[in-house]
Amino acid sequence: MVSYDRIAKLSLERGFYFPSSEIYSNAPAGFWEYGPNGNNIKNKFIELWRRELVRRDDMVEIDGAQIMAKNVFVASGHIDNFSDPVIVCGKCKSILRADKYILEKTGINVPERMSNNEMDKILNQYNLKCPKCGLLFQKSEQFNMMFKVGIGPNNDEAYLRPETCQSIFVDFNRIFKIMRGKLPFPIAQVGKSFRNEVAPRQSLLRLREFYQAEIEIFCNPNQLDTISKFDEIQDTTLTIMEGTKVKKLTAKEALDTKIIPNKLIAYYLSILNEFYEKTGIDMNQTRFRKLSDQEKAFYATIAFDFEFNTSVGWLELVACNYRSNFDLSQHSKISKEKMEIMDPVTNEKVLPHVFELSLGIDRSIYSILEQSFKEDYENNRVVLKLKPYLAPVLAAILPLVKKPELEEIAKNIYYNLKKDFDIYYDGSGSIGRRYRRLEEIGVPFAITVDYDTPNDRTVTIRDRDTMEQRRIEIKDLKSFFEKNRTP
RNA sequence: GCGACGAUCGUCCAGUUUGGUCUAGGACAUCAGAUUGCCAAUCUGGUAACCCGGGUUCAAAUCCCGGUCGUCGCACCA
Repeated sequence: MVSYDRIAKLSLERGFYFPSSEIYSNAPAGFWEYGPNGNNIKNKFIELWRRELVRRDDMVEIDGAQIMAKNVFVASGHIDNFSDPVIVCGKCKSILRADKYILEKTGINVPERMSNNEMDKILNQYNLKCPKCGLLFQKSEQFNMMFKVGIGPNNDEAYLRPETCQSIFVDFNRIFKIMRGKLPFPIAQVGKSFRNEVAPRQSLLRLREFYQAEIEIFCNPNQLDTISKFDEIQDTTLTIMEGTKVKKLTAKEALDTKIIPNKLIAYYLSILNEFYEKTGIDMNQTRFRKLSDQEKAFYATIAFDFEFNTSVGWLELVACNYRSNFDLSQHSKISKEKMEIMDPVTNEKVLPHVFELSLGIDRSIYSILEQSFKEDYENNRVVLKLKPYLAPVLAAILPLVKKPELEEIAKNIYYNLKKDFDIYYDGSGSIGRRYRRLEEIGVPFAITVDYDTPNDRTVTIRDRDTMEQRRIEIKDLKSFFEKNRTP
């Protein structure tokens, strides 16, 4: 049984993740901590992302503030569009979507920008009542999914960012200049975002505070088919879903059949695909789902969701949106800053368009855990088959039994290597028990010091997945670890 | 946010129906020691919990009220 519940339990027991503030009974839902093992996996996941996307594509990476000025979100549209008009019953506290309820009861189609005052007039005019307890509705309110924060003694209005990318858009001009940018120019960022979800659920899958790894590729809209890097990935196989049809095809075929509209998007979807392949998730259980016009965010002209088939259904891991020049033109308008740049390649002045890969780290971590989890009934064990470069611990150094002559050698090996690798020492319990413990958190290698070691300076290396052992000289351990932690 | 159901050591479970015998018991895990020449072995000892706040009562894990969280359904979901 590989299921959401099984992963949740393992995570609690082994410290991958657990509820935040859990010793207090009034802890709010939707906030989770990564424990020591989970944190290590997360860091290694991010490092793999850097390797396969940021460094591969010569991206630059920034780290922006989590609290941003109100006007950032006026420009981005979040103040207006990230909130819903609601009516709250004063008696039974029922919350209803104001616009939907008015439409249902009166047939009046409430436009998105209708003010609360106007909605209140309709409420009174038609004597709309709470469907549960019959109390008359008085006022509509806005429920905004952003967390508002008060800055300084005057409580000046600001917000926790609901997506990390806004800092990238706002900072674009300066970064492009100081990094002597050329289009296409990708800027990456890892960080936290905050959304005041109405009903957060399912631990890492729907959080109020969550990690994103976002990449915003600034590009010249007239040069979307001139990327030479496309050649690197033209044979990469992608699974693309359009409507209800699912097709497997190469990047080149996707481009030729116009499922993917241009080389730039094809290139970035492909390197994203290759990145996820390295995380170890089963690519046969993934797809790029092309969103219909109804499903797309208002700023997106083309959108693909990269999804993974988990035990709780298809899960969106990455939103890939072509945002046109929406963000830069909005920030330019509200801030009065000029955002056009000279494209040094074509020598034309452009307001860059943006294609983004907005990756959910927490959901990816969950997907990797679920994929890695294997119950080996034959050997009566639970194994997390994580790739060595994603494992929280690369190897454990173990004395076969608790004997000073073996312990001393094992501790020496440990002290000599612990600064270079995530390894740990464990001398308690029977050797079999220690192997089982290691398997459950995904440690790929166990190094055992046995009675041959004092004589020939060799140790055994046990492979987590096959349980097979071979001997290696102590002096070769360092290069063995180096080789095996590299993707 | 609504509705239903639930919450006891790290985990799983017993105890709640019918208040007292519960300074809360067991198993697994964990820690210390013994033992151990390679896959959750054995022995001894230890650590460790009644979700929170009120109430009823001589007495509350147990009954009542409120809250929080969790699961599921509805709604919501850039």
